[in-house]
Amino acid sequence: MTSPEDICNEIKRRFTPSKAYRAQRWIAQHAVIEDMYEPVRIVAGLDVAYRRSEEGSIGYGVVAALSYPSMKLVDCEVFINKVCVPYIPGLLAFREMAVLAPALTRLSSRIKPDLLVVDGHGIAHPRRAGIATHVGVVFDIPSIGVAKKRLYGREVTYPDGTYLVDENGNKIAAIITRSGKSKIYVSPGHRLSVKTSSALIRSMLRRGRLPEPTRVADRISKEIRTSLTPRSLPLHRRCGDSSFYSRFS
DNA sequence: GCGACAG
DNA sequence: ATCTTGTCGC
Repeated sequence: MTSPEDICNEIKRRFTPSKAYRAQRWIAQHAVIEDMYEPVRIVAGLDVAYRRSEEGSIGYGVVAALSYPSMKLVDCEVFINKVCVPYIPGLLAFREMAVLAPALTRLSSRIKPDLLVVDGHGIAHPRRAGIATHVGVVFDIPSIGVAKKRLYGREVTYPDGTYLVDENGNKIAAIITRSGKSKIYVSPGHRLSVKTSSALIRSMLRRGRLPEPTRVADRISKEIRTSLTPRSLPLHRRCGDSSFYSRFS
């Protein structure tokens, strides 16, 4: 009898940073950092909220599909499960993919996103394999990472703006600052350039500090967390009905 | 050894 | 990221 507890312990036993680094090198090798994407009609925002419980952390992975460029919520999927992998800087993807991948897979059976906007970095990462790159390559969907804090790279200002640059002087992220708001770091994940990633994210900025897909996914994940406490895990569900969607538009 | 360190 | 009361300011 393999209890959820046994499964989690087995995951912990198998997860080692050294193996994760190897996987990230593979991810980075398969990432395409040039513009190779179709016209964007549907953009998905990905985010994870957590909740403490007796047995550990519960992760609420949310994938919210928005129309582009109108930014209306059209579909949404949530996957809830116990999170067994710890947060280690540089290895965020291995913690969050466990709940994001099942949610994205199920949402994709209903609607195909043309672009993914992920909370965290893309290639602005020590091994060029941040969570946005990770998700983008695994699903082979164009992706962009939007982070609130720097992880890797030097901040340099050029005539056309401020960027994060790597040890070779290559731009790996655009830094966007808006009056009254703290800056955000925009880096390509997969099938996009720094330039285009920045332009796309700028076109999705509305009310808050973050682009709409990320902001909506964040709000939904936190609302689901307080309104839904499953008695058995894992659980995945479509987020809500038409009235639920209209509340986020 | 020391500092840095997405969510 | 989460936990968590009151408090400062528009």
